Amino acid sequence: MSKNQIDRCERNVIHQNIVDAVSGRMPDDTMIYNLAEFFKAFGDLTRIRILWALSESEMCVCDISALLNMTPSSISHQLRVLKQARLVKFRKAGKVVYYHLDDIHIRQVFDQGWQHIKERQ
Amino acid sequence: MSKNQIDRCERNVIHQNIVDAVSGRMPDDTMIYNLAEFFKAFGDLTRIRILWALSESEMCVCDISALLNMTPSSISHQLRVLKQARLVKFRKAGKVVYYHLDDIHIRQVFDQGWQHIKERQ
DNA sequence: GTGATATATGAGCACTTGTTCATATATTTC
DNA sequence: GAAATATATGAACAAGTGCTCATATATCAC
Repeated sequence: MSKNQIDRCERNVIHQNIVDAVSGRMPDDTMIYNLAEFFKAFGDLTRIRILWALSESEMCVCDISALLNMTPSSISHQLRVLKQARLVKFRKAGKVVYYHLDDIHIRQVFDQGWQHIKERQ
Repeated sequence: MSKNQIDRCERNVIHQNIVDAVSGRMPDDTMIYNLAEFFKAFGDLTRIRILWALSESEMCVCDISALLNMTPSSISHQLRVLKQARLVKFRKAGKVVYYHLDDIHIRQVFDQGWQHIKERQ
């Protein structure tokens, strides 16, 4: 027919019981939002490289910049994202700022993804 | 001075030994790329909701559409992304297509992130 | 076959994101 | 104090992303 766009499926094809059951257990928006933000922080080439590097060793912005062959500015921008997502922490020593992974969970999530990728080669 | 933009830090502040050591163990670009793509698939509100729903029960596009109160079209688009990232699989039954999580890793990554979020409330 | 319906897909558009460049801040050295 | 240097940050811009709408495909019922 295509006269008007169909926004919902008709009643008879929806498994109402399933929808209701799942709906009842749906976490609140804040939780979902935080979880998406958390994973989003992992979802970038540069940030994955940074996280991988930090999983090997604590490093300063300079080190990372040299390692990835990118400007300190872009690294700093990305470290800001990682800081906000609480994936990394830092300590200052004079002019130099050293970054390291925030906690064990980060490494676990990282390793889990890693393993998943490796298995499907 | 600020005459010209500084692209690299000076030699003396780089911890050359660390950079070299980490650089030697750096995974190849394809691996890094795949890992970033993998996490990217988790990094969206709608997709997290879909993944959460599928972690509770196998569901068809209609069900998900009704559950999230979004058009079947947008759900279908997102399921495509999740399919490509191999986070979900599907089975067809007549007109209806049922989606479910691809494998155990997905659930583990998901749960790990989830636990991380919950702990920092 | 036709009509209805579940899902998929391409184009378009608003919004987001990552990098670059210029500049600012902080710390050390003189 | 001034100069040098490590890092941070804001603006600008190109590239990417998610939704909407229109339309296509597939399956079922007749």
